[in-house]
Amino acid sequence: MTPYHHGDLRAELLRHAARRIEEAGPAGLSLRELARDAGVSHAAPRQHFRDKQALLDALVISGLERLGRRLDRALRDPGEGFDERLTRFARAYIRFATQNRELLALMFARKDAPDATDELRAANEAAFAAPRAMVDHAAANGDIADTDADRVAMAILATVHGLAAIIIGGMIGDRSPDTVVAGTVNVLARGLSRAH
Amino acid sequence: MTPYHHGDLRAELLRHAARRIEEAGPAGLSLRELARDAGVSHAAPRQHFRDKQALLDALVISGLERLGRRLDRALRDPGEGFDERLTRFARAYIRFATQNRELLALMFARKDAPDATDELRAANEAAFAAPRAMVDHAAANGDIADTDADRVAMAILATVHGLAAIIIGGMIGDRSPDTVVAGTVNVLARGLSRAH
DNA sequence: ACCTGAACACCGTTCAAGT
DNA sequence: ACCTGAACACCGTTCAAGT
Repeated sequence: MTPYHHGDLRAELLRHAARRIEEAGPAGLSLRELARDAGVSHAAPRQHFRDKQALLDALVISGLERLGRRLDRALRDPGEGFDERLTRFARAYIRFATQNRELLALMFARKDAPDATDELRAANEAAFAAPRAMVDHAAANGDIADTDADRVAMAILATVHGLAAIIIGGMIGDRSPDTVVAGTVNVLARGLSRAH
Repeated sequence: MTPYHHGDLRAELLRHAARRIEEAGPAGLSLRELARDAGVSHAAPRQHFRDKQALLDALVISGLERLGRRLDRALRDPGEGFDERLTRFARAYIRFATQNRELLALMFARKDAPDATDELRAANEAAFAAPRAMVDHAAANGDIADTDADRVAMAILATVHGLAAIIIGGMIGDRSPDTVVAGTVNVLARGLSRAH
């Protein structure tokens, strides 16, 4: 074989993996295939990833970092009202979900797995820092009826993640994702609002 | 080998599959393993299932039937108020989800897949007949502000399915599932309610 | 330090052959 | 009609050996 030194095999394997995972999910992703993509022997990836799970976890971590950057950008203006920020969060999350459906499913499944790495847990914490700050601020500000920020955060994440699942599943028929998001976020915002 | 005629190999394979799928998910389920469980050769399942996907789809269909029966029972009393019926639906769905997490994930993923069978789609329709009737009744009755039953159903399913995902993911810490369900369903019911 | 090549124990799927 | 056994093309993982 020719290419002894490769530059950065680790990064190249992750690049191929990020593309391949959307084709057939984590189960359909093959280490041997990635090695072929990179032009190295099937045993070469072992040098950089202990096993397939380690490679998938690296993929999850970079996914959480990308998602985190998007959420930070979506919630960068703290002057906006709670409803608008809620909508921005939902849209950003769901956009990421539709563009990276297999990766997001893996991220969601792995981030709290029993055998999750500390690094992985930390990446998850970091990714959701902006929405957590949003909820804390709204609770302190009296924008929402419930003062238990954790409970509110749970209701929000459940709704937004569920919405993503439904949109990805093709269960919204002809409607545009943004319309569906707006409709459900309105229900959520009404439910959370102080006045009733 | 000994056991030529087996009784009902198809049913026995499905029984073993239903147990095995919760151990390691659909990807970790092996046809050869199921054949060993049943004491037949590795090629025998081929007689009853065209391929692995066909076996998984049969599993999904029986899962939808079981879920449908539970939802029917939970919503059997049409005299209850909308909020209470919503809570019953959520609890029943989430109970099924926590008891059959791998199966539910597969059900959710397969029911609207591009290559889904007509039989599979029909099973999905049938399983959710009771909650659909609940929403139609509430919309006609003026229990909810929104008269677009589809939009309401989408908000409900998104919230309840998202809640199931969060509970399964172990993201509720020390709280009891029923407490979390009650909290989020209250938010949802407030959001959907007519008065504001 | 980084990679190769052979080996091992698994898969799903196919197909001639057996009863 | 229902099942077996061998075969094929794949896997992930391990490990001695090469540079």
